[in-house]
Amino acid sequence: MDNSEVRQRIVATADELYNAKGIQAVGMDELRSAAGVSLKKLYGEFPSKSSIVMAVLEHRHQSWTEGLDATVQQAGTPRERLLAIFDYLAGWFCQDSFRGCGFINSFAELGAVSPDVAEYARKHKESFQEYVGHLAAEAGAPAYLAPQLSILAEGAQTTAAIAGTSDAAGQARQAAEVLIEAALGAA
Amino acid sequence: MDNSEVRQRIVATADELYNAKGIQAVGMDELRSAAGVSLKKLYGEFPSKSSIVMAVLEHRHQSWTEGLDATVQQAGTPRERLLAIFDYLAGWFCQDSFRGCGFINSFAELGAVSPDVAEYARKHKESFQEYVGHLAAEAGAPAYLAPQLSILAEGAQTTAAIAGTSDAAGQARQAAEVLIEAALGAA
DNA sequence: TTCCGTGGAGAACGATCGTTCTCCGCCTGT
DNA sequence: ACAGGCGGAGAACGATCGTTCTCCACGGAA
Repeated sequence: MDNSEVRQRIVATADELYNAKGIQAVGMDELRSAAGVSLKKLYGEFPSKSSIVMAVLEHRHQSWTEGLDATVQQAGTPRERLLAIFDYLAGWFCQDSFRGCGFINSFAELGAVSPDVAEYARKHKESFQEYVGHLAAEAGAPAYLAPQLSILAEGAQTTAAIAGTSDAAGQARQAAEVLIEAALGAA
Repeated sequence: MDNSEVRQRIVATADELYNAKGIQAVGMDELRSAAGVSLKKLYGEFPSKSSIVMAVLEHRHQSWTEGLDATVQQAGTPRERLLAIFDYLAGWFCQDSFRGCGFINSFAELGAVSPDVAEYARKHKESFQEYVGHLAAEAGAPAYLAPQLSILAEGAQTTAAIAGTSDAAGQARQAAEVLIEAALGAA
């Protein structure tokens, strides 16, 4: 088994466990068992739990970004690409493993204690807002549309997580349609 | 010092500390010191930490509901009352102590482990959606407006918390204006 | 075969947490 | 003045966590 393969397995397992139970509720021993590696190997790959947490955040960022972009690129027009964001959310919310945005959750859990986690969450959200900004610019919308749609997407994530339903995706999508229409009309 | 006064002080102190540092990061000893009560008195009033957490959630729900309604009632028209929700958020986000919605945070921290916390968070959000629903109904808006505005408010909270700025309140308010206008026009 | 190094399983360690217990000073009633 | 009990401070306890250490089995080189 390759070293990087071990790293990858640890991070993927940690991602699942942290998402399902929360970061603080998952001990190193549970992670060790679930990933099927020895404790020595675990600490050979990562110097501490917090470094695993950061690696998980990077992994989440990559998965999220790639998954979102894949859905968005399937849409034909710029306007449909903006709406595709909410289709991606809808698919995500329906998964059994969905328990809210991992960045919001890790920020809530550790943001006040770990500046690294807080900053990474901030950067992730910033990058999402920039991504929406590009899509909005391609649609010819004014600059204020992107934050509006970003806020809708954030709200849909927390609403769906806490309510335990995926309704919020469709509601947010309909709101987005209205906002896009208004912004394009004003431009 | 009255018994209920002790309870109130414990809950108020716990609310501050849990909000500032996260629930799991605040031990009973720290709470004891900050509240200025003896450990014996603490366990005389509450049987366990989790019961304190639930009391804090109830306290938060009351504060939030009363504060929101006070701001909303100052507005003259039904349409302005809907927008006043976001003025309330704006004032909240500007406070130094603001670190995101306490229910979202506690759900993220303990929702997967504590069904009580998860359910209380769900009920709180549900009650907020109902509240928005009443305001929207008074404005003569169709039923779909309330979830849209609720999602905007949720998104503004997490965006403001993670970004560390209060911009999201104004952006959400402007989006709300558009959504309200569209919904009232359609009705 | 023998020796050595690598890696796995899990015990051990120190810290911390929630919770309980002990001890002691103080206040009150007579 | 004195006995008795109440309450506060904090030690103690058991559990758990992150991290390190110990011990041993195994496999390749001479």
